[in-house]
Amino acid sequence: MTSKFLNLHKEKQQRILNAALNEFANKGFDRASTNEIVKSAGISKGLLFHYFNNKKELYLFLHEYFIEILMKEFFTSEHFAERDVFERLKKIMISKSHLMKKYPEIFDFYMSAYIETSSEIKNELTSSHFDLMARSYSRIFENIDTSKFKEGIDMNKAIDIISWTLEGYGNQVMSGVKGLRNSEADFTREFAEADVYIDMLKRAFYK
Amino acid sequence: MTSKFLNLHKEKQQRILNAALNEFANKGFDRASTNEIVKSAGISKGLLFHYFNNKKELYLFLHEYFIEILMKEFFTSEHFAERDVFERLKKIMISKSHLMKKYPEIFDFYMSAYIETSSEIKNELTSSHFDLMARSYSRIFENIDTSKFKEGIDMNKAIDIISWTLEGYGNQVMSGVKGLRNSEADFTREFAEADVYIDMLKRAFYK
Amino acid sequence: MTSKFLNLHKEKQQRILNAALNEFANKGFDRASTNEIVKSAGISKGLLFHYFNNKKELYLFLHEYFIEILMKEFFTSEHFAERDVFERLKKIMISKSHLMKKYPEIFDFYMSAYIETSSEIKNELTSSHFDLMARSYSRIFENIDTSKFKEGIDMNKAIDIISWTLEGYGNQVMSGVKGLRNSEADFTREFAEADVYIDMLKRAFYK
Amino acid sequence: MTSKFLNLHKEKQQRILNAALNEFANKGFDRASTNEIVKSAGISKGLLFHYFNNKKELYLFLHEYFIEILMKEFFTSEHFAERDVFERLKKIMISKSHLMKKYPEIFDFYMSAYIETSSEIKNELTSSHFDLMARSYSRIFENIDTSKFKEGIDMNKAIDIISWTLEGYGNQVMSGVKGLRNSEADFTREFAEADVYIDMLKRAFYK
DNA sequence: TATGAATGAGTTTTCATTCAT
DNA sequence: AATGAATGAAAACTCATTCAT
Repeated sequence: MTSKFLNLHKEKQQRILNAALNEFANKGFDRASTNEIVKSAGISKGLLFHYFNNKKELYLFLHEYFIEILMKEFFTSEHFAERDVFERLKKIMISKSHLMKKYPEIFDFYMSAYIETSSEIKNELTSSHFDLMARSYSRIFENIDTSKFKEGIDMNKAIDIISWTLEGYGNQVMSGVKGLRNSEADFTREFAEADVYIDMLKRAFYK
Repeated sequence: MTSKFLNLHKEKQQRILNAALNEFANKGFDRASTNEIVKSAGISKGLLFHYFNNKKELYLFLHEYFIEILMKEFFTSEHFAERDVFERLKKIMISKSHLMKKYPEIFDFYMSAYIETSSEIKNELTSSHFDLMARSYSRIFENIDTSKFKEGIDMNKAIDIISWTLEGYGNQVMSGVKGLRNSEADFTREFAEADVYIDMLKRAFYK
Repeated sequence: MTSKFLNLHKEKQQRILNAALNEFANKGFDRASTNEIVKSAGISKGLLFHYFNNKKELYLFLHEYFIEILMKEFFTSEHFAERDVFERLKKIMISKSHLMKKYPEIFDFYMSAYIETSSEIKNELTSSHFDLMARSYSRIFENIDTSKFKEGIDMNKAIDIISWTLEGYGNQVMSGVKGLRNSEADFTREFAEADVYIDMLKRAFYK
Repeated sequence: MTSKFLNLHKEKQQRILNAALNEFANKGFDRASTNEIVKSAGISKGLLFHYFNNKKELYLFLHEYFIEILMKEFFTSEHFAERDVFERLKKIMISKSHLMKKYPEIFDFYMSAYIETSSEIKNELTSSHFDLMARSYSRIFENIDTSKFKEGIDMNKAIDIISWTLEGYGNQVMSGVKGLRNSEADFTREFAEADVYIDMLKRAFYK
């Protein structure tokens, strides 16, 4: 279906994808206007529907398309070389922050996709693409170095606590940093306190 | 303005409020249809606008109206009698779960309000009602018994970890329970594991 | 029909009439809102329709009611004592200007009535009330002193020219004076030039 | 913006313009219904708003569009070749009458535009298009042959009187002729009396 | 006499989608 | 492949009028 689209000039493809991404990211599925998309992509109304039969297919295509870009950069092997759970989760937290700075529109899009309430869309999303995200998510905890934990600790639960803590802390930081999106920050300063939390939990769970 | 509305038959009031609550909870501000609301409330189109001058006022009224119902039940004094931070947060977590079971539509409504992207609404919400919620939220950590913590622990950070953990755990449980919303569960079974997490953190932070 | 209305407290009558007059004067028949009228008259919706069965009857009643107030002051005998056509028309022009200053709303109302395009209203007006105005208008030229005109002059045409001239001049002046409505002007200054026009025509038509 | 519209089939353009012109001429801006316009133009509701973004733009477009048609025919150079003020004004009066017979709807439209009270429209009109009309109007008195006037006559005032007279006479005639709009009259008979008025004033003001 | 809740057809405008060119 | 004219259902909101109290 969309193979037609993929044969297009790369540059035109990008214009269309970016126009759509921004519109959906800003307004969500229902409020997004195909009129705005074609206008800011500089193509005709008919052409959009020539490639993607309808709004929904366009949305779903974007979801699939950009997930790859994100995943490719996010799940680099380097994270998984690190077998210490604290270090790995901290790296992932920071790496996620960098991605949010680099591709804010894509993150906005997925954020809006996550909370998408449009009944038309909701079902399709949960069943197909979020599955992928969920599966990828589980890789985060693969092949952790378990030898460092104290004896008698319920390791899965310890890892839960560690990841909830880093997630909570990450959210706190990022919500404070939002305004600074364009700054040159490399997040070293912003995430400095992370080590305090990490130490507290290391003392609790590590030998 | 809305005093007109409050003089109505209680039963009619409820029909209108529930119809609106459900529509907004399901679809968010923009997609919600006043047509649907009047249809499911069994009143005429004109009447809705007789009481609430426009869609926005109706939405804001709902926000204000249901917040009280929720707050009254949620912030009972009994939570704050408990000075042990673990016990208090566990009680609050369970109490929140009970409310979610009792008033799922109201929770859905506030969830959708929280992520509301409609620019018309966003500003009004953050400035007025969410302030109340934020202020109430901070009460959760008031007057905690600090004497139980180990010497040398950064207590605020410890409390952060505790609440992120219980929140994370609570979300995990509730997302698993969603389908069972109407069940008779009193959550004793569902939250049994909470104590494991609590013990792990108590051992880390308490004397 | 409206005898009900005339038995009301004079003060309440006035509140209603003024509220309606202003609304119609400002917005014309169609755009005038009965809601606004009852609000600014401080009465209930039902009551307005109790007295005047519908918007149209209210409008027609106003037309009839205020015409009398205006006519009574406008067609004072004093104008008609003056038999010199120039003097009479000048007096009438000035007298009209004074009325416009004294009752601007009533003039606005009749102005808007004159140009009323609402098909509902147009027919009723032309047939009944404007007839009265037309008949009254013809009195303006009654019993003129014809002895002053030059021999061989078509007197009716001369009078046409005189009245078109004074009307044209009056309109020119009043459109310039509009902003000054509330000033204390007695129009002596504003109409000073009238005498120049009058002299030019006297020289042409009078012996 | 409206260039889209001008690329349409001429015939369809005309259908739309005429439908709109008539509706606005009959009812004024506020009461005019876009529903009626599309119905009598035989197009869909959406199409009207595809070309003109909203009712106001449509109205303003009509104002601009028809003014040209009118102006082109009205301000022919032939009027201004005639330097005798009486002849020029008589020609203009007659020419105006012919236009009123030829394009009664356009005249009705501009009449209704002139008295338009809708606040949305009023400001836009006065500032732009009526300026043009005012400027064109002033051309009427340009380059008059002043040598014919008696010495000592205030020529500007004389011209005022002449034009008020011909205007007054013209209105009188046209209001009597209204019913006969479709007649074949070339107005020679109707305006025969004009010469009597003209002679009376010539005797007064000309050498 | 007086109220104001209630109606529903009406308003302008938006929007995804189709289709002849 | 590409255009953009065309559709019509749906949106929020208004308003004169009615009627039970």
